[in-house]
Amino acid sequence: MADDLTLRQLRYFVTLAEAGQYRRAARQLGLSQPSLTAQIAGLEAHLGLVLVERRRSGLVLTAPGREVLEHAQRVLRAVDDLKHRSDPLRAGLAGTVRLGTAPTIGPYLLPRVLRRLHEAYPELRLLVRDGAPRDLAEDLAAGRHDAILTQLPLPADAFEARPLFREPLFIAVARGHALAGRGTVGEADLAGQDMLGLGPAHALHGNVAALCREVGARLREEFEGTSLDALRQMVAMDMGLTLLPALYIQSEVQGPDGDVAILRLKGAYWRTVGLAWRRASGTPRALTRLGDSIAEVTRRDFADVVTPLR
Amino acid sequence: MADDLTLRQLRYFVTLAEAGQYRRAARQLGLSQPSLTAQIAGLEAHLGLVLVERRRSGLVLTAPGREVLEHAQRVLRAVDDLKHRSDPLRAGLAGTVRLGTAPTIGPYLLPRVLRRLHEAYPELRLLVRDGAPRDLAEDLAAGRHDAILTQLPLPADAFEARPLFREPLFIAVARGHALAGRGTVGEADLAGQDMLGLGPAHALHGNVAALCREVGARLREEFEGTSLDALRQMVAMDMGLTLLPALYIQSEVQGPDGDVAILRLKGAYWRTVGLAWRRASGTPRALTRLGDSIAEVTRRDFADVVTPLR
DNA sequence: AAGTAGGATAGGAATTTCCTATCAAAGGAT
DNA sequence: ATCCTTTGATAGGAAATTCCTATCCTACTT
Repeated sequence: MADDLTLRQLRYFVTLAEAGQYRRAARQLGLSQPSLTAQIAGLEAHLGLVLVERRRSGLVLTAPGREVLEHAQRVLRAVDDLKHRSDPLRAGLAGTVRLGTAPTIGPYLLPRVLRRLHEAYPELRLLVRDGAPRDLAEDLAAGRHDAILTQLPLPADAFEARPLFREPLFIAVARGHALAGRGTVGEADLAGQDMLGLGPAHALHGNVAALCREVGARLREEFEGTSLDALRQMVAMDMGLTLLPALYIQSEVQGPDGDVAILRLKGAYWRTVGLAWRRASGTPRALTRLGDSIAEVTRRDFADVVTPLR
Repeated sequence: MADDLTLRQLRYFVTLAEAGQYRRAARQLGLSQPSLTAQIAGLEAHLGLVLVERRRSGLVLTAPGREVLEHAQRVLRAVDDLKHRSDPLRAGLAGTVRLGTAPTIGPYLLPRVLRRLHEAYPELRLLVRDGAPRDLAEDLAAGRHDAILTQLPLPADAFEARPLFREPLFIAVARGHALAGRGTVGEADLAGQDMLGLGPAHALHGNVAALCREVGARLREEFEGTSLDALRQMVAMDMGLTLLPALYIQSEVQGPDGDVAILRLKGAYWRTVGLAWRRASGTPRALTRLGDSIAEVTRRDFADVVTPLR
């Protein structure tokens, strides 16, 4: 004896109540009358209630039967909701994506992406959380994010990544600095300079450190910024030079009026930004939508700032 | 291959999501891990979604998985509601009883019953509808009422009845009528009198007609009341005598100030009022509660007006 | 590098669901 | 009234589902 309620019982019961007859209900359900009888009997036994009065001429729900009918319909409606939601979910048109983002990227890119995404896929929600960047990959691996927006490449190979754009990195110096007037600087100009970076948890730290090694500059590890804004302010106070990403500059540094001067570095100096997710999660359609939206925004609004990839 | 969603799948999925591991979830569910795997795989196949990422160290719900989890929990909550409601329903402590009532009884008795019932069984709702009294039994038979409050006995034997009380029937005459001064009248006093009744659809019609035959009074069929109030007013205008039930009198006729005089008939003149329901519906506990409440009210509030039975 | 843990797979047993055939009783029709 | 039709219940066996044990494969530990 089945001792658990089944959807089958509820479905049959609702149909029976609507049909008002076992045989007719059974026909509608595409099964035999005895099978229907058995399921209804099972439901009644399970609930310990008499739900229908069997009568030759049209059957009648009992008072508890009517109540149970309402509940059963509520249950089936909830099930329908579930089924109907699964289509857009499958197509990546609905649902909530938890996106982790590096603090040096998200704030300067995502506002427009969110708007664009909402226009295109109103039922797709993006839950943006920026955590300490070193934790991004770990949080992604642990399933705390569905995807992360970060500098590529990622160390582990448990991840799949979609490169989105190359973002130039510029040198920032204090307005009063000797280099401030130069539009472009070469490696030689940087030799021996003091440079500032973010904490080693940030991917950008690596870029600064690498540059320092390359050009023979000195990384002042004792002064580590905790945000790009803090870094910029330290540069403005002439504590050193630093690298700032293009999107940040476009967003937060007011051209010639800003408190720091922006210099182009000779040679290609940029980082690659992309979307990454767990390989084990397949490639959810929703992430494709998200990637497309970001790509679209970069092409449309930031084409002069970054280089879209693919 | 089952192509329909089952509660089993949802239950297992929810447990799996909470347990975070197939084996642990399977243990909690009291089944083997392969069985659980199969059910989850079935759910995923049915929805066309990947719900969980299988990983050695703790598994992770996908974005659609989280969404589906919420829906599944909603479904299971609805199912729980249903199960939990079934207990009070079974005990007759909740639910809605559709009670049909004769217009010569209900209005004068039910107000107090409703109050009493609500005090005693707050979740038990009574839906009172008075229809044309001849239709009462028919509507009951057809399942439009769950029970009816009416004069007994009922003709058909498809019904089960619980007698509740005997209600005296009094003679009402106009204040100026020759009999108005008498406190009690005998059969002889009524011989040759004009009598008024309700339409033949009313059970009370039968009582009046029987009395007329018995005592040799004349039933004025051309003047049939449509309500007890209408009847009383016709009596007040001295168009004839009639029988009025005790509860009506106590409720609507203001003793010596009323527009009609009330006379006691020599010999026992009363009708039996009771609760009736379809034999096929068993004897729902809720009806027992209702009957008990009526009996209690009659004993407590109407002991001097009617005679409780049993 | 071997061991352990966790999920997937395979094959067969146990349960559940379903069907056909048949019964019994209620309503209608003649 | 009596027969006939309709309707739900019951019985027995077939089909499908669910479940279990045994085993495999792979990722993470030691």
